[in-house]
Amino acid sequence: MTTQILIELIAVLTAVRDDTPQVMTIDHGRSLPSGPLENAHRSLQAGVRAWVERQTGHPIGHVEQLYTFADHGRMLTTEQVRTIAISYLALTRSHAGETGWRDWYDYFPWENAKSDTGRTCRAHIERRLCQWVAGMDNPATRIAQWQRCVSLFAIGDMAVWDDELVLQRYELLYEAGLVPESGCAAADAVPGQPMHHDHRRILATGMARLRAKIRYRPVVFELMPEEFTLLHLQRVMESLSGIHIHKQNFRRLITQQQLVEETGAMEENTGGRPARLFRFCGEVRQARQFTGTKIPLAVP
Amino acid sequence: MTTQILIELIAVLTAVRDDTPQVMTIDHGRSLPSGPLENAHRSLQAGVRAWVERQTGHPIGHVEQLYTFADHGRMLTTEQVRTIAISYLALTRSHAGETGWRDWYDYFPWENAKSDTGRTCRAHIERRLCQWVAGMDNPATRIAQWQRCVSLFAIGDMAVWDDELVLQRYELLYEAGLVPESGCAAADAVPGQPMHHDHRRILATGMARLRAKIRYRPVVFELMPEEFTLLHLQRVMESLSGIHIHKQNFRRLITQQQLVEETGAMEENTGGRPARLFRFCGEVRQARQFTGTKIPLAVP
DNA sequence: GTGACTTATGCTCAATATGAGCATAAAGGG
DNA sequence: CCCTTTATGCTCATATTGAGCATAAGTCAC
Repeated sequence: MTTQILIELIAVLTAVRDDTPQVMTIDHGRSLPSGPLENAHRSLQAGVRAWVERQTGHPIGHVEQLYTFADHGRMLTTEQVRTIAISYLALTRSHAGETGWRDWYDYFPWENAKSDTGRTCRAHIERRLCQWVAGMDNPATRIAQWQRCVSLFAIGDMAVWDDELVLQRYELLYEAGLVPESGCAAADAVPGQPMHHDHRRILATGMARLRAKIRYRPVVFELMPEEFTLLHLQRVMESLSGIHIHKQNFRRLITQQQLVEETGAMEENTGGRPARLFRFCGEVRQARQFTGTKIPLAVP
Repeated sequence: MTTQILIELIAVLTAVRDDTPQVMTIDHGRSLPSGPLENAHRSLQAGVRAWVERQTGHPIGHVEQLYTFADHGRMLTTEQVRTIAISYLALTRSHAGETGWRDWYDYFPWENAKSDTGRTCRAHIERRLCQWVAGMDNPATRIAQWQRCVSLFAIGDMAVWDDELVLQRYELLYEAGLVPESGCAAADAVPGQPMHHDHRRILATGMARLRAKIRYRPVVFELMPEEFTLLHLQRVMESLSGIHIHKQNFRRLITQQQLVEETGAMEENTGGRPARLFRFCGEVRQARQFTGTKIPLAVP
């Protein structure tokens, strides 16, 4: 008798509200929205788009496949049923405050270097990882694992924080027993809300993908309103990447790449000098959608 | 009654032989190796690894998921059966000339700028695309599509060839009716061997992924022998990316990144001055496997 | 052996890109 | 009017990159 197979589509639906990246959840923030692949869906992408739009009522700008999971350990109801989960990253422009939206950094506080909680969380993790490697018997593995901690969490002066390694950091914390997953609560976990099954890991995958992608494809604009100031754009990129950006260099890069054009109007409520409003002008030369949107990094 | 679902694993298994990237095929070069997901496989990755290693007898160094397809148009036997194809990129060190290995560029001749056939093929494509857009009624779409041709195939002096856009170029050719797919033979197609189903598209996905990845992760070394000269490494990277690399700059970049170390031995059969042999020293500081392997581009 | 040819390897130089900061402009609020 | 805030233009040192020159050290033909 053959094993029955269930196909599950899981979405990391992301929007930015008040310069804070958010993710759509269900089940009181414990799960990502997911649904079975229906026979009517012509393609996987169409399936995700259909039920996400139905569920949230918002048009989705960008949909991209993340990863397909099928581990036997994962949601195995019985030996006769195997679940295959195909995860997607979806971006939507904004939302009017419906329920279900949660901050990215509720789940990954250490990924946000711009907040105080983020920094204290990192300091906390640093101490815990230090204890973790100290308890290892084999000196070789201890050194290797410590090296891994150092480069992933930028411990010490030399190392630089790589914002794209969200998943690798999460997996390190998981191995170190500092985050609970799939029900088995870690005795004394690091800050950050857990999720059911492997959904927190899938969220990490989506965050990493988006952080990587905004560097070389103009996808940020899928999350921006029609018109925006350069500071607004900068704040969104900072909140997504979790790092600080040098203001003048950011403007230089954005303007010289000719991805945006002035609308002519001004934003008056800046709290200081009024700012020019811009719009994404990618539609005009949509064909060159391959050119990048480089962002200048900087340590705070 | 529920639709039955079949899970198919498809591998883009790549090796480099005589400085030529090759892909493992079956069915006289018409298909990529594929197999059903078995119940015994603990995970998808393990499944791919298991049957690829069994099939080729070679250990696989690197396996990475590419994409999951489930279009209804795709291999739909009956309405009751839906096939989900999960594709993987797998790298292996070498092969002793077993059957089934084919050159990448048999399928994508235009992707190889280093050969004469590649250059003539590009010239041919350029003319055909020119005809294609000339036949369009709507001037707006004609301009937009021509712009797309220009940037994808680097037509004219301004544009630069982006080696990572393998899939986008293939899809453009497909839209233009210049490549046959899934049986329906294009009347007068561009050079390049077709494959069954969407396998050629999957190969394009794998090529694009590998070309992108060798730029920022040290995966080339999965395709290299234990010891190699810098020219050998350069030739492998050139053959994978299909572009020319400035020799001195390449050495500068590789050596200063400290990814390789001298073995002390020399390669004598260089045809010129003997060359130092190097080995990948990533294992020593495996933890920093995130640092990149930048390659210096250059137009020939 | 000599000269032509091949590949290896070290080094320079100009053009760009990047990181950091100074300075000024233009708004609001006491 | 002074202070704070944000916007915006500009400079400067440094790092990275693209391109090429020059020399070293082999092979091969004669």
